[in-house]
Amino acid sequence: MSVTIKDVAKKAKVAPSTVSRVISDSPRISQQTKEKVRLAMTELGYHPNYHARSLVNQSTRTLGVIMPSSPKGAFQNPFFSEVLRGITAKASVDKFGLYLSTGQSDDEIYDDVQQMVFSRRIDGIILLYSKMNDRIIPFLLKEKFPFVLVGRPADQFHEQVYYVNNDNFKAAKMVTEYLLLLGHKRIGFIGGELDQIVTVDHQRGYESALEHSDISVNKKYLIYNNEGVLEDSQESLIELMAHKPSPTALVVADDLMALSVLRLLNEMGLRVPEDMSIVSFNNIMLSQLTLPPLTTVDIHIYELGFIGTEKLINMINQKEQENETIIPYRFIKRQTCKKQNI
Amino acid sequence: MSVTIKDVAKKAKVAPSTVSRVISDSPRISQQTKEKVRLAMTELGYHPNYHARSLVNQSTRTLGVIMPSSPKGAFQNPFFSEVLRGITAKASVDKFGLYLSTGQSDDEIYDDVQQMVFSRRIDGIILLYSKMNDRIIPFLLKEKFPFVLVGRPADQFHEQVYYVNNDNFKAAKMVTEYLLLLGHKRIGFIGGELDQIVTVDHQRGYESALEHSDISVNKKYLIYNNEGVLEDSQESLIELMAHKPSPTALVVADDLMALSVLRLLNEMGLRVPEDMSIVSFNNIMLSQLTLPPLTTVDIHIYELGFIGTEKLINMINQKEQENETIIPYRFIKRQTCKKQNI
DNA sequence: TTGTATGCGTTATCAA
DNA sequence: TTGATAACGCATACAA
Repeated sequence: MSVTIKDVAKKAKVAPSTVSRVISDSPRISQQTKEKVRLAMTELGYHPNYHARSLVNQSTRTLGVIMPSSPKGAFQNPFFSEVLRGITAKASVDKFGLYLSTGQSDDEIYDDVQQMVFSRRIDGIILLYSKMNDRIIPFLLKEKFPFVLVGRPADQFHEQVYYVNNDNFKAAKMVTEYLLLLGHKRIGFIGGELDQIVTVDHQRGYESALEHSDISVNKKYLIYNNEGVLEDSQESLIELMAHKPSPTALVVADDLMALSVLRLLNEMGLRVPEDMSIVSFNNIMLSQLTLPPLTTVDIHIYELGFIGTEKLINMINQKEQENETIIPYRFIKRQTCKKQNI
Repeated sequence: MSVTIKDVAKKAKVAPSTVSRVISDSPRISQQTKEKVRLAMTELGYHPNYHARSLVNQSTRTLGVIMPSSPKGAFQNPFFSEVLRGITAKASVDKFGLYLSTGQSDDEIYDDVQQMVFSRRIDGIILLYSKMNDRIIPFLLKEKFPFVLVGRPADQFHEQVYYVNNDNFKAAKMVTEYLLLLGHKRIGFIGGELDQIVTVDHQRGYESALEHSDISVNKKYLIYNNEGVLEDSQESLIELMAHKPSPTALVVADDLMALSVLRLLNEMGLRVPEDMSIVSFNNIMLSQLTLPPLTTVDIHIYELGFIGTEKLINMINQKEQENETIIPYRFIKRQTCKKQNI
């Protein structure tokens, strides 16, 4: 069908192996024949066949990207577009291709992963989420397949998996301390999904800060956002606010959730930051567009993706490296926090 | 290295070709040997090699997805996450894989496309944007490579390319007429990038509505959002508003831009919708979270992706179909428009 | 410096 | 119903 290495060989009057060597620019081929072969290649419009190459090389130069299941709405979060931007950028400079998981449920995603590794379609995997009790990480570990996690693995895998993460514990502790410093005593916590590691870290940071200030953690002030990003959190927030005395400040796991909170508080007739202070996480583009603009923690999502990909490529190339990389965060003070009068 | 069809054959004491037939569940193999072979497969942990298959089948069962260049920020728009969700969903049910472009500039993206088609890595392409004077569509057409466009092709390719789109002309005309009906006479237009087809359609719809009401188009009321989604549009908007008499209503190409507009108007001390009415497009999740929630046009982004993928798969399977599919839009009235007193 | 031959893991054609 | 064998397009060990 399409033009192969043999056609080029014939045209250039050399052996196929010679053509192959010209393609890889082997030094053991004379300049003369190189030019001759290259001429034949362009004249015939030759392009190497990817599958034939991968088959013989046992390497694909493509990376698998595993997204969380999309119906839950997680994918709607700009977080993922932004990591993907970082991944894409690094993959591009190192000439790696990207293969995307398409599974719609946890089971399907697990199947995707199995398919990818068993069919030898990809050289490594970049995992965009980490949940408790997930089967993917144990599987990858068992298969000794190169992969990098964006996020932190559960404790039992701590030593074995390579990952990029923020210090979410410290970040959450810091923002809580900030609210404490502003004079807030009743601080609520709105976390992400309960089975995600990042939620655990956030909560521990939050609790740690309170304990250091000798404020006991009020369970009524803790809520989680279990399904998607919107509906559920609204209900929980109403419950939270109904509990008197209600908090004067909120630590919110995600800018998008913060936006949702902003909207609900507005409906309740509460003003931010006058009646309620809010700190959230991520610093997605949108967080500077809200009214008022969000005080948030920039976790450098793009870097998370970029560095994660770099780590993965290093693994594939058998380069020695630390198994953990912590991306620093940065506190972005905007207009959702205010000193609380005691 | 890994277990192949030959290993299975040996273990089951049959020929490799028999194993192959068992894999494809050929009817000409006895139930007995099928079971024998399948047993051997699971015992050895056999999994077919993707590249070997693709090589001999001349088919890859994977689709290439071409994103716009990301540095421009276009990728940050939830629009793309949402089409991707639709694409992913359809690809998943039909067991197609997804291969992502990684190019960071128009040139790199063009190279990506060339690579993908020449290296025979994918069976078809789904193009997520359409610009004037882009080289990609002519290239794909020349190569007779199956592809589907999300959006509308430039007029000269109208007959030849398969695409899914909204009737953006009609939608823009409709929202403008709506503003007219509310009594607005001075209506501004904030479009997307000038070289995108959708921007042209929006603007033509907007102008058509004005002309039908015998209102002449004021060039000073027209601005475009050329770089990314934020900074640039803010400046242009300031210019627009500085021009007296300033508009009382705005047609904005995109919810994200509308959010940006909302923020700027707020800084200027103008209230929405009391001092300014706004209609935008897309109905991304966020548009119901803004203050006030956006009156917008739901263009059914997810369907755009889903149906686009369906069309592409049909093409690959040589199924007859219309070359154009128009996804209906729906006007979502929320709280950014108000009757204008004359 | 170049050519010959073989293998990568499948599928498919042709015999048996 | 099954087996032997030739492709698919390329890379490389070994010869020359």
